[in-house]
Amino acid sequence: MNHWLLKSEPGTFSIDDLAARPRKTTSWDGVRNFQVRNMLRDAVKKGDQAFFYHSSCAVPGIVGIVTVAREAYPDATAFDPKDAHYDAASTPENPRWYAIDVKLIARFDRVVTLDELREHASTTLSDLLILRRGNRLSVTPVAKREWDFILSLA
DNA sequence: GCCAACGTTGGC
DNA sequence: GCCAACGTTGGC
Repeated sequence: MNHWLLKSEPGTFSIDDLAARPRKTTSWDGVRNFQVRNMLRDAVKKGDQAFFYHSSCAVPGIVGIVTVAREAYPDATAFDPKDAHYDAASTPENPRWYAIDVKLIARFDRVVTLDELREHASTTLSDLLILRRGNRLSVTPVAKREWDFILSLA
């Protein structure tokens, strides 16, 4: 099983929004970055687990855990001209973008803040991509060692 | 609102 | 294939 970190802006879709969904499951769609597309399509597998990270908010940080309930499938929002993520270059016959389904496993009692993660940037979390300057990918891999360490902080 | 970082686009 | 312009992300 691989581990990941998924970013979401809580003003758009928060972990509480996920908790309120039927079966606590949502389609993780709207990804329009090729690197992230490739990861979703080729590397993210059913049963993988991911941290749910709140970005662009008062206290950025990790707020819970989700699991991959469904592997990559064509992102239907790309086919809808009225959708904000519409892409005329993506068709059902030849889809360019992919989505996955994620299901909430746990909402942390507190936020493991970005500041807190940074405290370990020179040691255990030195390779964590979210701590790299300029990292903007909405999906990033997390090593098992990093995963276990962050879980111990929560 | 500012700014750094970086991906994408398009002219050449 | 290069690179400037532009758009987006995200912390602050």
